[in-house]
Amino acid sequence: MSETTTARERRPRTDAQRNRAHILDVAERHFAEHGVTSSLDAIAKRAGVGAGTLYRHFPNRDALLDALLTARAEELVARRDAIRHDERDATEALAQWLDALGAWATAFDGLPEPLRMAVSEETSPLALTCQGFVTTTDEFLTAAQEAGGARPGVRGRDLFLGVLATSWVSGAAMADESSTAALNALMRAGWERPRIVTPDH
Amino acid sequence: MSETTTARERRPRTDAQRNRAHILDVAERHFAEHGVTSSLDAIAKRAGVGAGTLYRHFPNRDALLDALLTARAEELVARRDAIRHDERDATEALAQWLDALGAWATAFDGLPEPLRMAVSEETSPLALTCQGFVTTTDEFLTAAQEAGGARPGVRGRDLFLGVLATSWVSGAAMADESSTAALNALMRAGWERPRIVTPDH
DNA sequence: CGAAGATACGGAGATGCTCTCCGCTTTGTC
DNA sequence: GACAAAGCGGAGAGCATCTCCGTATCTTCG
Repeated sequence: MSETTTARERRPRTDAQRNRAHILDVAERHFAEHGVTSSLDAIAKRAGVGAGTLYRHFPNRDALLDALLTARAEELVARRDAIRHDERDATEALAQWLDALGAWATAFDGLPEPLRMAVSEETSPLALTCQGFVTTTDEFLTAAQEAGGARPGVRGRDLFLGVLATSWVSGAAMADESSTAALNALMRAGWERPRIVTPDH
Repeated sequence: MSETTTARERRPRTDAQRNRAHILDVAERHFAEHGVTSSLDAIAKRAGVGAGTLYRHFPNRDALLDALLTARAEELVARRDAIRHDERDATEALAQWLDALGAWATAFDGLPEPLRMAVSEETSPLALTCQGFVTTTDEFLTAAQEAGGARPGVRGRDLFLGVLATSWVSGAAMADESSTAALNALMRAGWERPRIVTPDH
């Protein structure tokens, strides 16, 4: 009883901790440079560890990605709180949140793909993170709808997928920023309620 | 001069023609069943030909995909003409065209990905096909805009990418049809002009 | 028809990626 | 300092793409 209360799980060895952190560090740079589909063995090599070490810490690409995104997810949560605190206009708040989400989903090239898989898979390590953001989106959306700034009938899940979809388009290796802007505008026009309300039918 | 005018290129050998057609046939079924990322070697095996034969006819996945889609593209062109002929309302015509495009882009699982690449790559065999459909989209869109049924400022290219994006979401192996419908509705709300026009600012 | 030449075929194998397995090394503990 | 336990490395199995070239098959022409 001298170590931990129930001795459930011992703290990992220091070299293991160091390796894990280092791999994460290298992976972040590698994904940023070569996209999320780049070779994991290459990352191990670049980190100076054996492939086995990498795969022991992160059994597959999604697990590695999840560890990487979890750090960024904290920033996103902070951003959420900032928007909640600063932005009085519910519609604008939703718009800003969707922007932040979009930025998060384009952190690495090709990221939207595994994220979309995660939304529907629930077994993926990324699934939980995504689920949380869907909920947050729903909160912002509901507030905007109650304030009359967003169309009724739209769901948070749909907006989340919409953001993923536009990020997916932007994420191509193409240098076409106007399309990104256009699609974002298109989507906003899609969820925002027109200024002068039209009769329901 | 008995065969062709300039005898530039001889007609391929009959076995080659037969193989090509057979591979195409098998590939279509295989892609439909297992998605566009399924193994090409598996297709060769299923077609009863060597890998070399497949790769000689279609140097890479995109080439094979292109040959497959070209056939379907003809149907799409026919659909375009049918819409032009039958539908008097320009807005409805655009909506129908986008629907048809969406159906074409979901012919196989995972198809939107290579299509998106093609839109921006121009060297891809698929690029030409896509380019034509962007142009067609632009025509329908312009007509709808002139008829006051679509917002100004939207471009055909953006709508095409939008269709690809929603197809991409739908194409996940998930059984979530409501999201597909929701995203389509979202996009339509994005390009369609509200019934009662709001002042420009 | 039959031979010569062009064309196409098959599949072994080079290369690259993911992921596993297990003998050896390092670390923490007494 | 010694002894588990935990962790490490990298060879290699399995699977995919794509190439290369000896061999088989078509086409043509005398």
